Amino acid sequence: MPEGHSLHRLARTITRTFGGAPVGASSPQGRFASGAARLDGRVLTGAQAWGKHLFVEVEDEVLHVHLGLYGTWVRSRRPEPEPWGAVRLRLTGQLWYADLRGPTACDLVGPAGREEILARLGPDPLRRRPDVDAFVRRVAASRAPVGALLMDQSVLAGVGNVYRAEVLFRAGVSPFAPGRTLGEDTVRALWDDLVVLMRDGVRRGRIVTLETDDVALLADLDHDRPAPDDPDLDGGEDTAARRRLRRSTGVYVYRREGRPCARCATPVRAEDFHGRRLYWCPGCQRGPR
DNA sequence: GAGCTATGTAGAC
DNA sequence: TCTACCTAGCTCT
Repeated sequence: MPEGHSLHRLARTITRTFGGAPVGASSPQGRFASGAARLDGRVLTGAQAWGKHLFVEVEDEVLHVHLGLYGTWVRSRRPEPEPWGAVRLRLTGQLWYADLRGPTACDLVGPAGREEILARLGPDPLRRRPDVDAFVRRVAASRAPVGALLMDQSVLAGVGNVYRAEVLFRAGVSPFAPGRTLGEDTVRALWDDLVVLMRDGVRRGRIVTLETDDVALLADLDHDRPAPDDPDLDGGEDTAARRRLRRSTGVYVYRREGRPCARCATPVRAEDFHGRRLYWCPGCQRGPR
């Protein structure tokens, strides 16, 4: 699920799985055939993420991948089956293979191309030594709503719609508040919380923003839904229904339109905002609207 | 099983 | 501003 934490996790997986050895590369779909031919049989030295962008180094080549909304990169044990669906790129190592499907970007860009992409991106809370001050200055000087600034990858790299909604809720800040009205301390606190939340996301492989105490509280408020650990639910198997419930109790406002806020029980609101769905609690998040 | 929706971006117009 | 990308999980029937 491609917000920044997923890409950092993916970079780590690719480096551990294929790093330091030659890889086979092919494009069963055909759309990356010439690029795959240039990678085939060469040594993959490592992969790195910056925001939602992934860079895979294969000797002197740099492969740039952006998963977009529904791209996936799935790793499995060999022997590899015949590809199904539209596999843009298949990497094959000694023990594993990995199929890339549906990316927005999959190109060989070279070191210079990578620098061009990085120059367009703001600091990434998951990188070492990010330029926090650049983020604070940019937000604190802007008339744009903070809900739009957090999604602008040139302001901050790696945050998507879930982290945007959740970090603003946790800070009690309205997404409609202009950046310049927040004050530097609040902007810095947003950054600090994103570092905590996104590192946790890398570790877990999913986004969880609820504080421990609020998990039970939210389950109570959602009294029309069974609790995630209800033994009567599907006989305790790890079914789709159970997985859905587990997901639904991981966040405060994202995709909880109309459901009670865990902190104040006000129904969570949602509306289309700059082309994306925006979720917030009008009771907890003070400011305009 | 069909239909809908989505954690996103680039490029055409 | 609209469309392509063409996946995958969910809801509805």
